[in-house]
Amino acid sequence: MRRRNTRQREIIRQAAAGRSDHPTADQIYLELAQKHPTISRGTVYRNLKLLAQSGQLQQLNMPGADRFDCRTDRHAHMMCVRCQAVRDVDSPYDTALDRKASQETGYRVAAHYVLFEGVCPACLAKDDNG
Amino acid sequence: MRRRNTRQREIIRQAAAGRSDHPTADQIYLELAQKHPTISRGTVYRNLKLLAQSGQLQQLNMPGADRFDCRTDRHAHMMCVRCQAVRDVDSPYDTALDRKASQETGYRVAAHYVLFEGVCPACLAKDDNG
DNA sequence: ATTATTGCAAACCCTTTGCAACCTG
DNA sequence: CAGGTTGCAAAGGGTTTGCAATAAT
Repeated sequence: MRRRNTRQREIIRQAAAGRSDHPTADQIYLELAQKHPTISRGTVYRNLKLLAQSGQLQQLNMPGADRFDCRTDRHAHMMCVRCQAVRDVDSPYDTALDRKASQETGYRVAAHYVLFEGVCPACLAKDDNG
Repeated sequence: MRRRNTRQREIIRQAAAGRSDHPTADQIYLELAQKHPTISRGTVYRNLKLLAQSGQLQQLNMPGADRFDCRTDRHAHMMCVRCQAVRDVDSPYDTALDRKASQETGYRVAAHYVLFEGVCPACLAKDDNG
């Protein structure tokens, strides 16, 4: 099936590429719905998934909802357990871990994902004020 | 709110404690439903969450559905992308990672989670036969 | 023309929740 | 016998999907 370059797909690609705050599919939909009132949720979900499958985005499984990351290199993430903000963490990807896990388990390991959980500076600040 | 020891809670606790295959809440429900036809999904979901909150189980966010782990120490996990089987991986928990991530981001880091993805031996074997 | 893609709404899966009846301490 | 807990069913949030209409090649 050769893919077509639809207006919607391009709009969605740009919206995702333009955000480094790891939005959910719904957040991207809501952003787009303002300028493009006829775009549908289904189209946004479908295209984000396609873009992730074709390697133009990274889809991250996270508590609550999947996030989309304009960075496609392997890196860790940090989620705030209070406000759900997600940011990148630049701890280097350790391929040795994959090899060790493969030896230990017999699985053919494709990759591993590291998710930190904590409280972001903004939410920490609210503690002081509240 | 002081907790009560109900028959259902004890049954659910035992079922979860007796499985090291990281079942979902629904899988535990289905197992229990055979011997205890009147137990309800809501009760199973409620109690698994309570048991996790009280530290008797670990609740793991994974693609598809949350898993429950009778081991409560920090350790990594491996999921088969074909059959969704989950097993433990004994790569040691690296607290230095948390410290580094905290320094880099300013978050107060609580923990991190490592999930490996790959193909399990059983599914690899199917490749040979198919 | 051909057929991938859209918009819409319904359906799906996992999980939570409101409530009356029911237990536990 | 107070109030935490259950079973039930409905609702919730995130996501997928069937289908007729539409638009890209």
